[in-house]
Amino acid sequence: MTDVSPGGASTGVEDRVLDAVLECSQRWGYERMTIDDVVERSGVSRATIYRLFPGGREVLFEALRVRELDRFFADLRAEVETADTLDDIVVRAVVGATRALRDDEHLAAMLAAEPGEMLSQLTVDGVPRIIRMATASLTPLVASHLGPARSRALIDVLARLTISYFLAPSPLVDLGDEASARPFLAPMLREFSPPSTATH
Amino acid sequence: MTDVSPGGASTGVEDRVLDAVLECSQRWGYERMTIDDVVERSGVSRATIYRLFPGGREVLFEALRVRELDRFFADLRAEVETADTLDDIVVRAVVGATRALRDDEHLAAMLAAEPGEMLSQLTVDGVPRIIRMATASLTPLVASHLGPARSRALIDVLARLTISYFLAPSPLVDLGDEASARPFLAPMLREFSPPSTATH
DNA sequence: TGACGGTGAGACACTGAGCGTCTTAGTGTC
DNA sequence: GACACTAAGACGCTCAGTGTCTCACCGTCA
Repeated sequence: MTDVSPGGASTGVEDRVLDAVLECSQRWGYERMTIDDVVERSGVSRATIYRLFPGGREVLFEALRVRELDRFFADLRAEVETADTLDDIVVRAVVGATRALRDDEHLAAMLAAEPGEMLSQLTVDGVPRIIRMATASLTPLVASHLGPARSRALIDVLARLTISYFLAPSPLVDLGDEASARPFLAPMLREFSPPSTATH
Repeated sequence: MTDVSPGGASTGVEDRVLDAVLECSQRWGYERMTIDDVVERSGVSRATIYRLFPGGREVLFEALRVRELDRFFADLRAEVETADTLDDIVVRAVVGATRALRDDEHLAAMLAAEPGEMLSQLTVDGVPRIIRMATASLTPLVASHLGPARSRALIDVLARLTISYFLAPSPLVDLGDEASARPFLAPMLREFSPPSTATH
């Protein structure tokens, strides 16, 4: 019927399908969502869906995760890119990621509907991928200050902390608030900085 | 495990089951809700559920509808009971019902999730029952003013109008607002009043 | 003590919804 | 006309969910 998907921004068929998966899984939950729901919502036929995403259901979800993670880190990187000091880069990355997680309606809905699946994606199965993405996305910005090895180590830790504090907020620090996050992150940053050029 | 259901107010096993049906159907929708969901949520075993509600699924939903409708009109009647003039009775009934409908989270969730099923309950299948309940609940209050026959006719019309204006609000009148509803209902009331004793 | 009603746990066969594959026909493009 | 792409939907298969059943357990009462 419509060429332009009402809620989304994409025109390609793949994206229309993934948009539908996003909406359906949000509404019905991971397990209760049906391929036929996606067919109906996307307006893309069953056959086409299986041709675009061979392997079905699981491949569909996987593709959605990849796309959403891509978008997440693209947004985050755009937000961080203009920072120049290492301090600012790290603070803005952590605060930005935390806020983005909190504002993510789909994530919230899925956490409520299917906590098991979603938590596994945020704490076990998905973490290597998340860290890989975070590393790929943010290392270029950090490496000039710390070098590649230290950058990777720092980003690994920050990603884990961001996730942990998102899932289980602490009364001691709010990583979604810059004023609270900065003094929390500063000593950690010092820990990761090369001992030679530190303490300017 | 627990004898007292966390969100509800009931202690009986039947009510615990129906509470679970309410919550599950609200969360996952009418069709996607599973008996096993109800088992898990209510803490009542499968066998007991089928013994209490022989006929299964459909009987369960039916029992829930009956209970919710009972409660709805019990609340409404309590709210209207203290009014004494016919005018006040009618206005408070319509305004109260409209507001109750608007505040009903379960109804809203079901309308969003399963519009077909829910609309049918509000416009086709369920209307006779609703009108029967409305008549039984409100006729005693109205009959002393209009007599039984006119009361039934009035309540029938008011129930239909309330539902219609709830489902499709009009810019011309807001039945949830007393100041707007009263002048809208007044001429209608006059229409139903016996010609002899009217215009005091 | 034993009888008894109410319940949880779970086995059982059956049904149907949903899955993944496939074919066919329609449409637009070169 | 050849081609790529798609919608529509038929097909068989699988398995989750259904409704029924049995059994064990528990508290109550005589």
